[in-house]
Amino acid sequence: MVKTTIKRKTRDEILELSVPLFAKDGYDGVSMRDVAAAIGLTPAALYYHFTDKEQLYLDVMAHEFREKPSELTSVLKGLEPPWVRLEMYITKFAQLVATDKNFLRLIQWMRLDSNVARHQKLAEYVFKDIFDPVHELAAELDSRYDAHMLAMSIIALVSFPFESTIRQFMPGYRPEQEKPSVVAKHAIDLLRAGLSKPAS
Amino acid sequence: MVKTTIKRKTRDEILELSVPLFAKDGYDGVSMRDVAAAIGLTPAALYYHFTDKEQLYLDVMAHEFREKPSELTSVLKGLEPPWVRLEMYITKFAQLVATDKNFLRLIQWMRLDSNVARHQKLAEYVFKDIFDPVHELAAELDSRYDAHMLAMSIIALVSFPFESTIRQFMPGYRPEQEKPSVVAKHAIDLLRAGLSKPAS
DNA sequence: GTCTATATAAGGATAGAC
DNA sequence: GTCTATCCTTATATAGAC
Repeated sequence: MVKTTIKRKTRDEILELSVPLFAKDGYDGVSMRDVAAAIGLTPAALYYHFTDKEQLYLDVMAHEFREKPSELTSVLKGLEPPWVRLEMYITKFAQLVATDKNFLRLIQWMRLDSNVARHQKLAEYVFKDIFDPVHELAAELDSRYDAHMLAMSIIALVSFPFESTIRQFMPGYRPEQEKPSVVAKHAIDLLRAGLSKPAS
Repeated sequence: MVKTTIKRKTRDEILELSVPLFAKDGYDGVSMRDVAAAIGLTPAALYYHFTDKEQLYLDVMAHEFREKPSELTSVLKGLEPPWVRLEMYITKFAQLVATDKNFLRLIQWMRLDSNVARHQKLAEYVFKDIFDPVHELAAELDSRYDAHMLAMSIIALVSFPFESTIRQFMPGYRPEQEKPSVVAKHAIDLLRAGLSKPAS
């Protein structure tokens, strides 16, 4: 019982410390030597815990994405009206993405993965819990829109400002725009009201 | 005169054929051997044309992003009212992104580049021409919104559906949603009208 | 301009001692 | 469980012939 916990200690530590490495440099950009050095082990030791590099990466992803999305989802199980739930979800999502930089970068790397099987497996594992509830909500919100596209748009409005680090170099940039509250408010306002109508 | 053209032939061919390689697998995922094989040369020959791999990559990016954004921008120079220009821009942008898969993937890879100097250089080189005109337009469209955030949102609504290949595995997905016309229309509708108001 | 050959390093992975 | 030592492959890059 205790033994299992002890046994897993190193393994969990490896996973935990690997997250920022893979988030920063991606699968190809991280070597087993890099990981080993970060933990304070030799590369050989890693192969006691993981069969190969791919398995380590997969386990790192599972470790990172096990709980986070379900925390998000919990907000949507409530009985509040759709708009209230939307605002809560957007607020929480913005907070998550702003707080945990690794989370979003791992997803960005994942999206570029050319390995179709691995890509799909991760997509379903990670993104299903993020997207599905938004999709359901989108269907409730406004039947004029394609729920899939609307869900996509909601996620895009929140996550894109954090993905696009290059906007730092673009006109009108201010550091406050990185605050989750600012991003969330902008997304909510835009979704709520749209733009002022053309003077047609 | 003619000589210059002939001289540049191989070089341009290398750049042209490298684009899809770097778009698919990113900087670390492409070896000089890969590039050489794609052209039908030996790796050594590449070093006659480019000092090193980084220079090749930089030149590939410059090659890919030299003209595309300025085609987009041309739409925005017109004297039409802001809304007309917005619709034209969104339509064209969606078309570009849908047609040229390499374009977007190269940007996605760029965003994950941890090399700050290279990242910034590319960002300014590539994205300035895409973002600046949208930012100007955003300022004209609706003064209630932060122009920077609004410009970001416009780009997000159009590009995100194409970046997020994982949406293929999400509920409500239909192949038509990959058509630029569908994405553009959705973005325009959403921006124009927003969602139906909450029954508050 | 492109080749062959090769230097040099980095990376994944394993064997066997402790 | 973790180490040392090492194998094998792949990668960037260069030297010098053609």
